[in-house]
Amino acid sequence: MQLSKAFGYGIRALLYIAQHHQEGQNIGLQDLAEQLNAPRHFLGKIMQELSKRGLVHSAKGPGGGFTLKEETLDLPVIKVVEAIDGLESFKKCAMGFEECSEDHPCPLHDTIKAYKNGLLQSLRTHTLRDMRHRLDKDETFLKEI
Amino acid sequence: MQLSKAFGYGIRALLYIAQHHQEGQNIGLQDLAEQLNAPRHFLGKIMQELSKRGLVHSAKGPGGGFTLKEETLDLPVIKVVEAIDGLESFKKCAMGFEECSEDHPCPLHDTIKAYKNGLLQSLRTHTLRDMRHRLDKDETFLKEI
DNA sequence: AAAATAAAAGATATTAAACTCTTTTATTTT
DNA sequence: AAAATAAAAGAGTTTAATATCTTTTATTTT
Repeated sequence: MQLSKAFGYGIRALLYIAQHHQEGQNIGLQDLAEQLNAPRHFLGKIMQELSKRGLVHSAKGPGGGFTLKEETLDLPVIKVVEAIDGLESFKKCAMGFEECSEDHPCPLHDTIKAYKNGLLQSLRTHTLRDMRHRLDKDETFLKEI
Repeated sequence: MQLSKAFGYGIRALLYIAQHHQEGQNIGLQDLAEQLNAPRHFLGKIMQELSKRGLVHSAKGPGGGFTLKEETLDLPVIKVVEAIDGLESFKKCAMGFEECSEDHPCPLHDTIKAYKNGLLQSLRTHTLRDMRHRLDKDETFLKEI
């Protein structure tokens, strides 16, 4: 019933970059990890994956680090879930029935489906920009964890 | 985004017992595990926990096995979740913020909360009896996995 | 009482997620 | 070109969930 910790680190990292990026500057992994209170190398893998998938740009060497790709702020949050956790867990039957489906639903199917669909819908419609906007109203997040 | 496998085995076991119990007879672990296609010893631990918590009665020796306690059929499903998985995961922030709360919600808080509460509500109101009733309409479940 | 049965209990193995450490590679600065 | 910086990459550790195997204990049947 839980998105992974990796997802939490990843989305917080994206939002941190969105908030703190200055023209021509990269946000270093070290900096990111400290600010988010996330394990540096674990976060490194997550950022690597986000880089492979084109959500961020990464630069090596001095002054290196991460910046958001242009289009990333307008991606729906579900794309971040997909990149980090995948969408498998949205498909599995909560009771463990292999044959559970729309046509042949388990006793919890509709209940769980309502939850999952609602959540999915919300993750599909909210963009990172929306989320940054909410955070901008509350500076205490992403800073003093 | 997922209840554990253990929960799946546990609730299916309870429902199997509810459906197949004959007066004065126990359902053996061996039988249960085969019918549910669940790993025997793993299921054993789960049944042990359900026994400790008073949801089932267990008997050792020849003819031993499990039966439902009287009141179990009228328990809400959430009690099974609680017994097997605990309720911790319902409380954690999806974004990993430690300080996320009603007063200080993360950007996903309200979204997630709405659907979580819906799910909880449903798990609180549906009893095992309800679920057995649904299964009774569809004999293909709990049998030919 | 002895043998058989079946769950309880305990120890161990496997897998995946979460996390750490070290080495390599690319880049920049001197 | 050499030194310094910082991410990429790879290997290893830890923890929790899942799964298996073995031994013990309680009960029943003979």
